[in-house]
Amino acid sequence: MKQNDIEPNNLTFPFIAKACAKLSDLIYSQMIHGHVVKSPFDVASWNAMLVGFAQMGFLEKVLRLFYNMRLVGIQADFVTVMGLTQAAIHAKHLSLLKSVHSFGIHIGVDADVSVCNTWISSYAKCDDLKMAELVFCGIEEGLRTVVSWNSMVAGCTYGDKFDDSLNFYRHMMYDGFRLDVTTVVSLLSSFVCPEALVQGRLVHSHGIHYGFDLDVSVINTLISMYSKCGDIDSARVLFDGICDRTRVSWTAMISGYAQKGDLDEALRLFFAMEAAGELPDLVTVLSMISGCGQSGALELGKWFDNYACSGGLKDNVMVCNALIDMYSKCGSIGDARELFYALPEKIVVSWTTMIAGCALNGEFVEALDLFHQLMELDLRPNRVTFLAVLQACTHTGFLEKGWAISIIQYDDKGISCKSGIRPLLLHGRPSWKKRKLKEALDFVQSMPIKSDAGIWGALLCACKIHLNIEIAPYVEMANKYALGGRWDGVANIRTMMKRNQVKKFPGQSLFHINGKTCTFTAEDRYHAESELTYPVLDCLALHSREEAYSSHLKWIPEHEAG
DNA sequence: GTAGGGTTAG
Repeated sequence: MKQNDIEPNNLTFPFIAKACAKLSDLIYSQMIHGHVVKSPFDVASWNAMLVGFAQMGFLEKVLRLFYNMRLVGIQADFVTVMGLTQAAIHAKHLSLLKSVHSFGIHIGVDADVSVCNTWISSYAKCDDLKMAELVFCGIEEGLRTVVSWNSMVAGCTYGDKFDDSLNFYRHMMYDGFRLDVTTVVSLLSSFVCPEALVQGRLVHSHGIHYGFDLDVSVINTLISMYSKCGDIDSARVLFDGICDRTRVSWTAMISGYAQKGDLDEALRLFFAMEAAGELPDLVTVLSMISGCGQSGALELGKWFDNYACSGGLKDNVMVCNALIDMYSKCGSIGDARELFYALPEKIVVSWTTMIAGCALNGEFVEALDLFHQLMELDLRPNRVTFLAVLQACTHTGFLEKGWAISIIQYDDKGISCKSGIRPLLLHGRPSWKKRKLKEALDFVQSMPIKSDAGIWGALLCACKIHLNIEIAPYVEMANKYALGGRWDGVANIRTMMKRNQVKKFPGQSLFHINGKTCTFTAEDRYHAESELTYPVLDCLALHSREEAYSSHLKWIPEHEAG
């Protein structure tokens, strides 16, 4: 059973869970009090309880149960190992996974190829592709199944390594394995940007060749792939062609329109879905909320807030995260804040969303404060978190206020990290600028996550503003440092940008009037009345430029000015 | 035993 299938507000499962854990503890306590205890359960019953908890993500209960089961002398088997593995994935707990892996080897279940397959996908889900590949290579060639290959292909997809997933796919064909529905679905879901459309079409045609294009899972994935790659029309053609649309088909299409900014069509399909007798679920609602944020549609967003509430979906942390994001993107930071603080279980995404929301709404000090609070917790910030913080820093003038980014510490297992932004006294020495830049650079380079073009961009932007470094395009900057032979991380920007195919899309602004969404870009001359609008805008721009200039001067410390 | 629609940035 997937967790999504559990009915909201259902108290049955926690209740049973509690009872099982109690029972297991009872047996254990009888034993330590000197009773000779024979477990009333066989290994299958213990496994059933353990797997049940694992699927629900009750890590502590799983471990306690496992501990007690071993104490009363029940021999763990491969089902136990699968359950433990599942618990580790649920918590994304890499070191636990490694322990389970070695335990599995210890009791000999690694001879079973299906256990190895599970480990492959588990390591990939815990972001350790190297270990995944190690397990894959450890399987004797004759024993590898199509599932082994699929797990590896899917693993590369999680890790955003879509070149690698294509390579594994090629290898797999070369080794005489035929792709199946899962291979196609895994591959397709890695194509998420316009640049991947060509490969997406190619895999689509392979799918047709092997006759998988009639499978509704494949079609659903295709709909999602085409919309993410910017070809929403192809997605729609596929969608219209499905005879028996599932919830997933509807949601894929709705999400496509919502992300594209066509909220009207998304909403139309949302109601059409209900009319067709297919009930929107958690993911459908998430897509709509996210779409409202993208389009800045506050009123509709509120409507979906109520909708989620009445459907009992607001117990879900992802729905709350999406709502926080929506409210902050719509400028309603108060609503976002209220939701955030009321959230009982805040995950990293919740914190990141709130930090980014604060940065977006000009609450920079609060953003930094939240980051500090996050560091005190046992949660691990990711690249998006750091990006949000850096963006807040870009605006705060934190250097002038005596703030400096500092220090990341890992523990020896690399599980958690602590970092902070601590106050630092300013010195008026000429080397000041360089030192601060170096510090910021060290910060980015020592981040426990992979820095990408976005993070480097944010850093350079911060440098530009706060260190008053000459405005230079990223590439020129990178060249300068490359010439100096220093900080090769920065010198890599160009390659990184190339590899990531970073492109700059023009920013769009939009607003809602009379239930319609209007969008425009900078220097947009398409509107019929633009001839009238621009003189007014020019006038406003002149005023604001004067304002900005005088406020910008205030940002430069006295000893640096002039 | 693998996979499909979804939340955080730009």
